[in-house]
Amino acid sequence: MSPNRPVYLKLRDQIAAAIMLGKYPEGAMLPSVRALAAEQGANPLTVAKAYQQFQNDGLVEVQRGVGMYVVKGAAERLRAAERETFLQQEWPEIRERMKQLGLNPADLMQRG
Amino acid sequence: MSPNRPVYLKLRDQIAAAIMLGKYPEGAMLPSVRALAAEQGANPLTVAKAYQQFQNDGLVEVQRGVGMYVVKGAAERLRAAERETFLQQEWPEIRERMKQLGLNPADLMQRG
DNA sequence: CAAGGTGCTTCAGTGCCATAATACAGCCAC
DNA sequence: GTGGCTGTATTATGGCACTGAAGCACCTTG
Repeated sequence: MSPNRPVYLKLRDQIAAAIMLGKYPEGAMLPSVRALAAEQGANPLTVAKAYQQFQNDGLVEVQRGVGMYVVKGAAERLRAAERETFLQQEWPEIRERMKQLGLNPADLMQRG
Repeated sequence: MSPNRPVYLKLRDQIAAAIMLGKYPEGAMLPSVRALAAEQGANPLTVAKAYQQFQNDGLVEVQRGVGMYVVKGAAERLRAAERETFLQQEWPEIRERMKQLGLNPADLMQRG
């Protein structure tokens, strides 16, 4: 289904999770493009593509020649946006799918 | 996320749903590759690729030169397989995602 | 055999993704 | 200024998945 998710999207999710978890607090500098690329065994361009998403959303501030910094309130805004996406798009599909399979959310709550 | 889902997978899901809903009962002949392609505005090859999945799982029987027929018990096996996939793979990921977002299944049950 | 329907195979084209090698532009510590 | 670190732009290349078009192989019907 989505095992062949593009690398730049995986990185994007990974970074987003790290920001929301406070691994990169407000004002903190994100790993440089080259550093993260080396660490993840990816291409610097691919990492830049992942970072690009956050710039567009104004979640990170770019100081050219210095680095990229987490903007104030980024974690909260990220979490809010992700929630919105989940509730508006993913959850309805999940409900529909469960309905089609004859599954009930109540049953699943009991388990894991 | 999944708006750019490949056509052959969409068709596969669509056909699977039709089988489970009894639109194509056991022993019934599925629409021919060309017919379904024309109806859906897709390429015959793309439709064949969708049908291929069902052959591999032994859910349809191919009579070369004649057509493809729904195997006995296909609907039940399909439903069971889909449930298994959902519970084993999708649901854990969903739970993890909700946990990360601070959402609770109980809250969502109240709504839609 | 001939005709028309089936599924299936093959070759080509397209677009996205990822990588690579450079080079450029800005900032800071020395 | 120099060196070294930042992000960014350019160009080229290879791989992969998806789609498209034509033709082949098979079966039924007449």
